[in-house]
Amino acid sequence: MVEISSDVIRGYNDTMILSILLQEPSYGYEISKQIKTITDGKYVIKETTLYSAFTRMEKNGYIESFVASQDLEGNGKKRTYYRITDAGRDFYKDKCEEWELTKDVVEKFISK
Amino acid sequence: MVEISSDVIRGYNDTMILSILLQEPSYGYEISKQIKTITDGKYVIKETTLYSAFTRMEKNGYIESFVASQDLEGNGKKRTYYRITDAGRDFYKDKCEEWELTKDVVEKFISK
DNA sequence: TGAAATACTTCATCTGTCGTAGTACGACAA
DNA sequence: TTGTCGTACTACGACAGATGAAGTATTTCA
Repeated sequence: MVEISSDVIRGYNDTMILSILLQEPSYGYEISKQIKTITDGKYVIKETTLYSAFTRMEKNGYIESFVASQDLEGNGKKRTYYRITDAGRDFYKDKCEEWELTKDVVEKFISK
Repeated sequence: MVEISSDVIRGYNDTMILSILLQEPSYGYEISKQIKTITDGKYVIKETTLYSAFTRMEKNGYIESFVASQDLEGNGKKRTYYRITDAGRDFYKDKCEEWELTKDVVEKFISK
């Protein structure tokens, strides 16, 4: 059963990040650029929001981190990459369902 | 220019309440019942959330309160009614615009 | 050589929401 | 008349996600 949590967008940052990690593992800076691109610059996630989301989601078991260099030879900066877990995939699916419900609810109070 | 606030639903309780007050002045218990009815029971606002929203919105100048009895003769329980202000109407309109934008943004990350 | 971009971390603060609890009145039934 | 249910709140403390400010360090490129 999908339940509406009262902190929705507040919690949808996690969903956005996970949706990007569904494609392939990625890291902070790259994810933040992708969110900006995908939304045509309409939404820019704050750095602190992003990195605290990583911490939270890793603690919750939704993502796993590993450190890797820019290229295979180990050159370039080291970055912390994140990979989505099965639990993360489940959480993402739940959030998508929750979103549909939330949208219906909120729209009953919105005038266009 | 509409900007996405990062606390969306978190802030959309206010919008729901205001949308009800657009019709006519009302009070806590009645508004909470209306929200439940309008959403077919899908969303039930918590009492504490509701009453703290009143306090906040009155402070912000979006609503005004007045005490009135159940009937015109002054019989029955006294209730605190709230009336939406012009500032409240503006705020509501802004929130509606914000919602459209937010919806577009979030949906780019949602799979159905 | 130095600015800009990359890639973070730390820390303190804010604020809407929520849980728990309590108050008080009226209506209505047993 | 006693008790329960519905109505109509208020008070208080706590939580958690988001944020602002600031700092660090490396790499890239003009």
